[in-house]
Amino acid sequence: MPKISDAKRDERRRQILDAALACFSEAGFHKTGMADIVRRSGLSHGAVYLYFPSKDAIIEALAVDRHRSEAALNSAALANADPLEALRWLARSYALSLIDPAGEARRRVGVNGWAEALRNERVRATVLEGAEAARSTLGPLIERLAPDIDYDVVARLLVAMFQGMTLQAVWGEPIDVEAALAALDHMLAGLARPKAVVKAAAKGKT
Amino acid sequence: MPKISDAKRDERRRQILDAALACFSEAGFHKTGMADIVRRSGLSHGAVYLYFPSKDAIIEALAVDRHRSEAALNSAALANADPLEALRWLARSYALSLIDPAGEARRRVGVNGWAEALRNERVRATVLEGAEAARSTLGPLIERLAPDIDYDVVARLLVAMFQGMTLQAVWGEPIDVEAALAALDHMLAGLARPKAVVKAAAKGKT
Amino acid sequence: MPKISDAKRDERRRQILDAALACFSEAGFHKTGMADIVRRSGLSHGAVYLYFPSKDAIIEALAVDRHRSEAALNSAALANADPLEALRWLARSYALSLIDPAGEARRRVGVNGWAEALRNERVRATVLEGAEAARSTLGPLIERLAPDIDYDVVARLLVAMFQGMTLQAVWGEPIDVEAALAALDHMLAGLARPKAVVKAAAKGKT
Amino acid sequence: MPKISDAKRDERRRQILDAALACFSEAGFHKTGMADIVRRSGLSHGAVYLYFPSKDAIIEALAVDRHRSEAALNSAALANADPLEALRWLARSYALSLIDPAGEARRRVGVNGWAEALRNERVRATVLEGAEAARSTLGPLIERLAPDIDYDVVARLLVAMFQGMTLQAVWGEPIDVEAALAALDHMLAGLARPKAVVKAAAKGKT
DNA sequence: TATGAATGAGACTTCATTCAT
DNA sequence: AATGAATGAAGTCTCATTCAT
Repeated sequence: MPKISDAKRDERRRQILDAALACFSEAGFHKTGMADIVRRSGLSHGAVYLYFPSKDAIIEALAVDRHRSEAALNSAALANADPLEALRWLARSYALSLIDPAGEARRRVGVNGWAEALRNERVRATVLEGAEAARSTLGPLIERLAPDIDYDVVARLLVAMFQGMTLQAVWGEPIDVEAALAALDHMLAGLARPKAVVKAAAKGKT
Repeated sequence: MPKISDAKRDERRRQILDAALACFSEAGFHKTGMADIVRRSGLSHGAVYLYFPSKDAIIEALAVDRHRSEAALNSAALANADPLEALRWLARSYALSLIDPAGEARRRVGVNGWAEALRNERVRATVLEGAEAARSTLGPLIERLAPDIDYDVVARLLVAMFQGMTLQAVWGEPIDVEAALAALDHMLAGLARPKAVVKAAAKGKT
Repeated sequence: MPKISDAKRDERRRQILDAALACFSEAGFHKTGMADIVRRSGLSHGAVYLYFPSKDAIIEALAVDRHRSEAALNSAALANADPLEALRWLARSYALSLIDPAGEARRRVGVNGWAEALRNERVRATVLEGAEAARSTLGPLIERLAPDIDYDVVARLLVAMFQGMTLQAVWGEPIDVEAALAALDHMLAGLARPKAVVKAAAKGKT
Repeated sequence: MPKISDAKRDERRRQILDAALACFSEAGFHKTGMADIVRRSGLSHGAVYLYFPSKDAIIEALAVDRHRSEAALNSAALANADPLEALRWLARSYALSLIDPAGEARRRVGVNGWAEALRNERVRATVLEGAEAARSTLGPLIERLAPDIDYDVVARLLVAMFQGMTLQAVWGEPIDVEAALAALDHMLAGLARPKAVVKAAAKGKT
């Protein structure tokens, strides 16, 4: 029975996705040709199309991949009982992932995906799911840390912060992880004891 | 030869950039053809190439445009003597710009530019200049607000936050400006009085 | 090696030809892929190539099939002693076959074959054989009906007529079999008593 | 003003259609590549697409072309006051067109179009229009020639006859125009005086 | 016998840019 | 200054056929 085994099939898929990731990281989705992916994957043109029906499908599969690995991070954070510690652990994990050289291509392709989300509904859905997953991890932690605060908004801000840091990372800006985590810690402290400076802000309403 | 006046010339440039902005906003840089821009601008192919030497040049000009208008915002913030108030004003200005319907296309194209910065050196330089400008506005304000803190890192975090919010805005996520500003205010408060909760963070080193 | 029985072999061939007929009828020879035939036949790629060496071979086999069934019709006509009746029987049989819903796919594929005959020598040979067979059935009948007439030319005209009607049928034009047969009968009557109106025509020579 | 003149434009279109006709005649629609047409037309790839949006559009334009020239034939026939003479003139014109060497490519492509009509709605519409036009020319002539006859059915039969003759012509069967016209004349005579032999046919009903 | 994954040439079409007018 | 027809390399994807299993 020449029907390929599931393992082999997955290996082929990975081969293609790896090649695509490398190409997309270097040249972006649109300046990468299928021929580039084919060449890099070591497969043939036809073989690639046996595993993915189109170039867009490859892009989408990479988006799914990425947000799958983020989901793993999120759920790992919940292991910690102390909300502040959990947040710190999560922040550190994310921050470290920003400077992991092995993840460079992933980050770059991720940023390309953020732009792609503007015109590819499927990519957009995946990206939004990823953000939503992060929020629903952060939200309860924040709520426990600072019950008086609109935790969802804070979660959005924290997610935004890491998205922005990702941008800066891929652009080659220097990332000082420890300093950034320390500063973030100060900010979280501000949330935990919001009584003082904050009052003024409460007046402005939209 | 009826040499064109500077005013006329600028008007033509604007015509082209406006058309390009609209096209790029809808379809991205790479799915927009010069023909689309030509059509929308009401000019001819030849005319467009008279004002911009290439499609990339248009993309780059839009990047410059964008970061020129941000610069204006930044310098306006310095008018306020109180650093906290200046930060608040700046934050509010940025935040409001996120939900201004008239700026939708600009934001979308901006995000495309962030991806483009990964492979177009000129776009990258412009984007980084913009971020640097924002940091050099925020930095001194933060320093005055919280002298003990690494103001540059905080500035990076704040810039990242607004970059991330921009992403969320263009993806259609709901932005609650007032709530976000309030939460941000809490965080800034944490920076201003960093003594307490924060100590723990100092221990983790990478 | 469990050599397959002839019956099994024929069944497989039929399976493939039936699938091909259905596909070709819907999409034509060139827009039908081997994959379509394979899927519809329920066999595998390899299996199909075990029975037919190429797609063209399938097309050719269908052409042969078609003209084999026409041959049966022709020989049946000779059973009738009266030439006019034999012609009428033949005409009716052909005409009825034009509107038989079960033969729709066959007719459509047949028309595709007529175009294919222009570039596939084997298909052309089969098609021409079919026409020749029809002529050699009609010829003697016409000769007996109208000895003064160039029976071969008339046979060609009659064959042409049914070919044209086949075209009209596959295009979905309405076919009124009885009215057509009646009109044809009038025309045959003209052949049987050619003395009168016709003389003028005899003058033009090529 | 580099806007091309209408004459130039038409000449280019013709250039392309001529090239396409030659290619399609030799290899059929599907075995002819755009590259073949491009090469033969002497234009560039892009230029061809400036005049026709797709290969199908070229096929459709050729179909329209064909049935435009047939329409001219039809209307010319009406110049003759005598219906029998008009029919004869028309028949002769059609018949001669079958053996005109200059029209070989047109005929071959026409036959390809008949098959194409099975799956291309636009081609089908054009082909049916052509047939309808022929019928509406023949119909009134037949009616005047033989008022008792269902002229539309006869028109369909005559059209079918010429369609079939076209097939035979492109397949390389010998066409004896004069003999065919003479035989046709006999048949028309049968229509004009349908009293005698015909009665039997009236009995069969569907 | 039978399977179906793999091949790779070739299909149609697009598009940034140029240049004769 | 301005036009828009023209270029042709490059893009994505298909498909008849083969062959290791």
